[in-house]
Amino acid sequence: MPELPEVETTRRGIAPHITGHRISGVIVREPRLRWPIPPDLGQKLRGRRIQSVGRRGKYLLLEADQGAVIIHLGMSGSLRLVDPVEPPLRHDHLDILFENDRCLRLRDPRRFGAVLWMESDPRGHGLLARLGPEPLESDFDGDYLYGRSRGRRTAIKPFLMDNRIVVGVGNIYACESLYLAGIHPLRPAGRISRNRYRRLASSIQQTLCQAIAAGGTTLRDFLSSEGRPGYFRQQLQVYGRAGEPCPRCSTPIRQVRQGQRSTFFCSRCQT
DNA sequence: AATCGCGCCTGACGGC
DNA sequence: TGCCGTCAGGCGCGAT
Repeated sequence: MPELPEVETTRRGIAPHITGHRISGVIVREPRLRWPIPPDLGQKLRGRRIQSVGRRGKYLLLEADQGAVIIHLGMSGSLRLVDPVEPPLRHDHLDILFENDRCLRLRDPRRFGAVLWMESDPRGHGLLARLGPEPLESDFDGDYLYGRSRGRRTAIKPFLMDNRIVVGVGNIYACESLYLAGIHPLRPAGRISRNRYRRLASSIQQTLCQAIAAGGTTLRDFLSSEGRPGYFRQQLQVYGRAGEPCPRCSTPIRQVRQGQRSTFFCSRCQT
């Protein structure tokens, strides 16, 4: 499921192939994503040149001259570069065709993703405007988390997954970072010391960097733009490992429900 | 303001 | 074999 490392892997995979190239057409096979794909997307895009491929949190930004395509991969989305003659498969909802005879193809079985068009700076879009800092940028650190968490009674794990606090940390990387930092996922966010937040911020950065280096995590769906899976799954310490021994102390990994999601942790190492 | 729970959607999987 | 219930979950949104 695409979190920040998977989106970044995708960004790096597609950028060299489409940057500087002109869009020749758009094929929408299924517009019903989280929000409908804009019916006039083809008119808006035809003839425009992609100037850069950016990322804000889990949003990919295909920045053209005057405007940008905003893409979210949701739970099951992936983007691939294909030959336009390659026949589309089930769930291949959108093709963006380029004059260099490449085709950027969006596949999204669960259709939780989104494709939007923004006429001006995409970072001003309502969905992006109130996002928290990038975890790998310098304005994110333990002191920032400490400040934002004062007075908050919510548990640290949903706090970390709140994209107004920090972007890009989904269920997998929240579990892994908390394990690495030795913090119990159910602990109230407002009852964690500054020093522990410093360790947590480092753990988040370390986890995300290692996952990016491995090309992301593939559980079921995720494939890179070249069609390869991510290899970080083998490095997961707790996620998806309920009942297995903790890598550090051998206590069986526990699984609990937090909100609507599964949380994995070691009840001995995380306090 | 903070917090909680819902619903969107398909595929995999287990039980009968 | 086939059917049905459950789970996976990012995230905006409405209710409290």
